[in-house]
Amino acid sequence: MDSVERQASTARVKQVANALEEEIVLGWLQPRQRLIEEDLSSRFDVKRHVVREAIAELERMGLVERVQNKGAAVRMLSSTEVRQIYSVREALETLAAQQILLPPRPETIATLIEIQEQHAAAVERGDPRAAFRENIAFHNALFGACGNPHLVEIIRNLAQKVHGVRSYTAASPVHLARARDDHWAMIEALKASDQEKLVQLCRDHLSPSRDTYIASLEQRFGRTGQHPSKESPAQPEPPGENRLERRSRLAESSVT
Amino acid sequence: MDSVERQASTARVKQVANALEEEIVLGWLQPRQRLIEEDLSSRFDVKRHVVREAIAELERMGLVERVQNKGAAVRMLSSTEVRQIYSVREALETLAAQQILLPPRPETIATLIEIQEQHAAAVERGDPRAAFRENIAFHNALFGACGNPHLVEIIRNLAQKVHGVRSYTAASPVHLARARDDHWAMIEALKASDQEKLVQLCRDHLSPSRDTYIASLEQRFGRTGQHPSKESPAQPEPPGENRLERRSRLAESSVT
DNA sequence: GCTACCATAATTGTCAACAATAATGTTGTA
DNA sequence: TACAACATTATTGTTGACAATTATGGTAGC
Repeated sequence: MDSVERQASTARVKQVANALEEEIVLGWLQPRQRLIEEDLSSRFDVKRHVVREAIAELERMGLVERVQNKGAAVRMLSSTEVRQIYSVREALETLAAQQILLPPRPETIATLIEIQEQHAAAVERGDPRAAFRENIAFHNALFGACGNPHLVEIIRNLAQKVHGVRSYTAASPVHLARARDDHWAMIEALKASDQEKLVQLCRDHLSPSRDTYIASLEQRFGRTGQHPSKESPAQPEPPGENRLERRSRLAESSVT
Repeated sequence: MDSVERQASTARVKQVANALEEEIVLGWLQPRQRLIEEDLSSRFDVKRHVVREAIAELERMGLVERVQNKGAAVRMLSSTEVRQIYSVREALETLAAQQILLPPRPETIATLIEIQEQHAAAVERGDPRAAFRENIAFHNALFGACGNPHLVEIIRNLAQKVHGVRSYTAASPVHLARARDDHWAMIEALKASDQEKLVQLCRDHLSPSRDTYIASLEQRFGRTGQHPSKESPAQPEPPGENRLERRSRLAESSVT
């Protein structure tokens, strides 16, 4: 594709950032996994400084953590952090839902239905990647109806922060189906101008992914509120498979 | 100062970003004014790529705008944008104030009083720079008492977005005095465990700077909701002094 | 066999020179 | 004088090489 090469670097930075975000959400990049600049730059066929910027972007979004001279790794959220973030999300999304003026403009409904058909199709054919994208589009369009783009932006940013969490639900057919049903129900509430119902739906829509993550987290590391990625002295290390491991470059290039 | 030179660049990036933020807030850098990388790198005595990162940071914070190959300029907010942002701020700060568990821990009060004494001193001696810093510290400490650091972070980010707006009030003795009084009143409300009063104070605390800015903006550009920096075809350009002007390097180096 | 130390490799951070782009000035022509 | 094409300059964007830092593996001394 020639079109990729002739793009402004700022666009390529976003592309790389989005690609990495997707990989994190889909669980291809596990929490604690390192992001090595050189590897990524060859994988995406961009210069290293583009990767650097993309990683900086992800850091700002709260998806990765970096330390001086040690590089970046997919961020691991403690269960308390997840709880805190979700509680703010609940407040903000509830707020936005309350501010949506009912009845909505017909175009709003039309757009939502269109997006949701894409989403449902993605769920149907088991395409979590597309489902993820359409899911974002749906929420943008839905909350966009509240009329305050800055509120929508904040909601989006907060959702991004817990994208790492989604890897536990983003690929699960059960959760995807539930999300799909929720979305249709929201559209119905909009059609019926039932604000109370809409607000309630938005609120309840959040819980499943939060609970699944917290449950799996506490099952693995105990009910501690401690951030498991911090090297707290008296804390036993989590199972080895998940540790921040130095990648072996030799292991890959053993063919040559 | 040798200590400045021996710092990690990530720290220097933050220093430069903070310095620029202050200059924007204090109105030394006016909206639409360009930020030229080379100039800044010599002014702050850092390499250009440090300045670049700092500008990128400011862009993420929403304080400057950049366009491909044309550089960055202090961002100009339209009155509708200001209104929207403040409406979200009001919702969030109200929310945080509601979530503060009363009575507060004694250390919280002590910290707030300590900060506020610094703030009052700064206001007294007419030091808007220090007042700005202490003001931020006060709000961090106050909302920090709500127990949800992520909510606090969002509130801080939103406040940063309208920092450019503050240049209209940050240097005004009247506004600074009012802010000081508000802060003391909030501390009193905390001491008295009067949540309702506290919430109300937080709500009312926001209006003055918003109203001042909107008033001055509408006086200059009319009551349009249009973003004045966008080159909308049928829109007359604002007064020349404020235009995005190419800086004349010769004008400065005429001595050599 | 274990620990402390050193040598080496892997990775990130820094830099200055160069390329690309957009704004400005200048000249030639009608 | 007005305008268009061109040349010049100011500014940002890109690159590859090098420096600094951290992790790893191995070796000697105990």
